[in-house]
Amino acid sequence: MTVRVRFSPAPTGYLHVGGARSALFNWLYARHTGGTFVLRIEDTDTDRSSDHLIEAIYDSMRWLGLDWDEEYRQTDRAEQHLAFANDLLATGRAYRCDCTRDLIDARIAERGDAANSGYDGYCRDRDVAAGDGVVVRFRTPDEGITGWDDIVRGRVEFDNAVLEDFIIVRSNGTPMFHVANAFDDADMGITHVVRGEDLVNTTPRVLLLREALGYPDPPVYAHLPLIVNEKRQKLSKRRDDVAVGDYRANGYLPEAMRNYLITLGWGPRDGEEIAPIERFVEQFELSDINNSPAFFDVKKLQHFNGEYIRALPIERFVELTADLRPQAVPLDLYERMAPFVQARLVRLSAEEIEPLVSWIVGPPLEPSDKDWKKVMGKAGVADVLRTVAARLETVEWTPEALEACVFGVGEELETKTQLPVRMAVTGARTGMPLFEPMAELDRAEAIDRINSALARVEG
RNA sequence: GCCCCGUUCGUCUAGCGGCCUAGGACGCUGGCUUCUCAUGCCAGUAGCACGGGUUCAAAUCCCGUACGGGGUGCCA
Repeated sequence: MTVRVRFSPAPTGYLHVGGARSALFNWLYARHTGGTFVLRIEDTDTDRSSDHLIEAIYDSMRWLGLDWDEEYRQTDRAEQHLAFANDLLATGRAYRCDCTRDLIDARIAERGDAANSGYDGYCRDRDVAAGDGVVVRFRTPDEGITGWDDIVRGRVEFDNAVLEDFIIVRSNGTPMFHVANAFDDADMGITHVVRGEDLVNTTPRVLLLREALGYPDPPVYAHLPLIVNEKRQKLSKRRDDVAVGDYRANGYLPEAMRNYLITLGWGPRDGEEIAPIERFVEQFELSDINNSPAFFDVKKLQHFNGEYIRALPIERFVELTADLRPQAVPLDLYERMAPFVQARLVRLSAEEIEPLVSWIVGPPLEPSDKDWKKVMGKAGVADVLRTVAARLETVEWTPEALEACVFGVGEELETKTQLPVRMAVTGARTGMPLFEPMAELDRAEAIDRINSALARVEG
C-alpha cells in the first residue's frame, strides 16, 4: 500500500507552529515511506477564509522546505460534497432541520438537562422542507460504539448515544467540514491522517459519515499531542506569538525552526537532536510519536538557531545579514567583521547586529552607569588610559600592533588593560574582539575616545 | 455538566517487565580555553504525580485518586 497523507489547514489565519508541526510530520512520513504528501486547503468556511491567507500558508510551508505533491482546495469540490450530503438525505441518514440556536437552547433550558446540551433531534421526523434557514443534519446512531485504533493514542471509542445530530450542510447551502473531510479523505485515497489532538472528537463523526456512504476502509489515524504555552494550554493565535512568519521575520533560520519542531513530540532514535533533515526522514515513524503535550520552548529554539547560524558558510551568513547591518557600515567593512558577528548571534536581527558594529562608524555606545563603574572604577585605570593614548600616537595601525601595544602597557603597569580600552573605544564591556574593529577606526578618533574617557574617569 | 485524552529532571525527550544507582538535549551553576563577550570543551544540578495491585522483578502491565488539557459552533 502506498502511503498518502495530507496536511489540511483552514486558511482562517497564518500558519502557526502547531500547524507547521502537523505539516512537518505528514511530510516526514510521506518522504520516509516514499508516499505522497497532499496539501488540501480546507476553505469551506468561506466567511473566514481568504486567498491572501492561503498564499501566506504556501509561503510559510515553502520557507520550511515542506514541498507537496498534490494540491486541492475544498471549495473547488463543493458540488461533490453536496452530492455526498444529498445521498445521505436520500437514504434517510440525514434530514432537514429548521431549528434556530435559540430554539434549541430554549428546549435545553426547559429540560433542565445540562448533561445533554447538544442538539436534541427535534426535527428527525418532522420532514422539514428545503427553504430559508434550513440546514441538513446527519442522523447519528442512537446506540453502538464508534472507535478506532489511533497510532499515537491507542484505542479510542465514543458512545454513539453522546454524538448529537450535527450539521453537514449550512442553511446557505454550503457543505461543512465533516462532510468535506470525510468525502475528500475517501476520494483522495488518504491512508493516514496525521493531525492535532484537538481534532480527536471530530473523528467519530467522520467515521460515521464514511460508513454511511459505504466507504470500506477508514484511514489510519494518528492524533498528535498539542503544542502548549507556558500555562500548558493549546497555543492560541490570539494569545501567543506563534505564527511561523513571525519567527521568520525575527531572524530564525528555517532549518532551525524545522529541526526544533521535529523534537516536539518525537525524538530521533539515535539521540542526535540537531541533524540534517535526511537523518530525520530516515528515522521517522508515526509509532514513535509520544502522546503528551509539549511546551514550545523559545530558549531551546534559540539554541538550535545559534547552532545553525554558526554552521552557515561565511558568504551565506553575509548574504543573509548584509541588509540587517546599520546603514552607515560599508559592506566591505561588514564583511571583514562578519566572522566575529556570526559567532555571537542568536537570531539574524538588526537588533543584535547593531550594537556589535555601530561604534566602528558612529559614536561609542552609551554604557550604563553600572557597567561604566564596573570597568572604569578600578584603581589604575587612568594610568592605563593615559599611557595607551600616548602610545597610540605612533603605533603601527594594525590589529596585531594595537594588541601588542595595549597588552604591553598592561605588562608594564602589571594590570589588565583590554577592558578599560574597550570601554573607552566601544562604549561597552562586551562585544567582538577589540583590535580588529579598532584598527578600522581613525587613529585620531581612537585617541580622542580614550582621552574623553580619561577625562570622565578623572572627573 | 457531558465526552475524550494526558502525567519521566524547570523544559523537550530516551525508556516498550530485568541492561535504570533512569540516558541525552535546552536552561541554570561552576571550571578550563581567553586580558571582553560569544564559541568550544569538562563537570555539577534536577525527574518516573500519588495510592493500591499483578510479578521472583515495574518508570514500564492493571485499577483507582489527584492534577492538567482538549472538545462540547450553521469554525476547522
